[in-house]
Amino acid sequence: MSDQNERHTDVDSPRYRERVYEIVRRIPAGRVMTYGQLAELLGEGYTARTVGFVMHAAPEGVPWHRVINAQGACSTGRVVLPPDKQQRMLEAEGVAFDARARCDLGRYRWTPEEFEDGGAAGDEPQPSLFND
DNA sequence: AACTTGACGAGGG
DNA sequence: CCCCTCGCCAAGT
Repeated sequence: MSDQNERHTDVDSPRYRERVYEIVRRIPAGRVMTYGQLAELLGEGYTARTVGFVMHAAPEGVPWHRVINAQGACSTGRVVLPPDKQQRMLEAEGVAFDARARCDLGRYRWTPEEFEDGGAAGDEPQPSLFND
């Protein structure tokens, strides 16, 4: 065959993006995921940087606002979007943000069940969504 | 082809 | 706990 370089790293390929959107689309309201985690789940040449770039081109129907950085904050202040736009949308879904625009990832971080091995996650054993 | 910027992450002070 | 620096990968110029 002519090509031997079938790279999944083709961010230019819709297939590459769709895989990211597919997971993001499954994120329930009131939950968030980090770029790094998405990259970790997808593996194959997916990195936080690339995922972020793909998310930049997220079409409607994809809750891109539920994807934040590992700091639990939104990085949208670097783009044309309003600085607190994403935070506002998450707050509307029940996500509480700190005065520094940061939320508790250990509480809101969500993982697809097909990636949940043996139940429970490896970072927080019992996410108490009750008030403190 | 090389340099710079960018929806990031982890580590160090 | 907060701020700064380095590293990564890809796109744009």
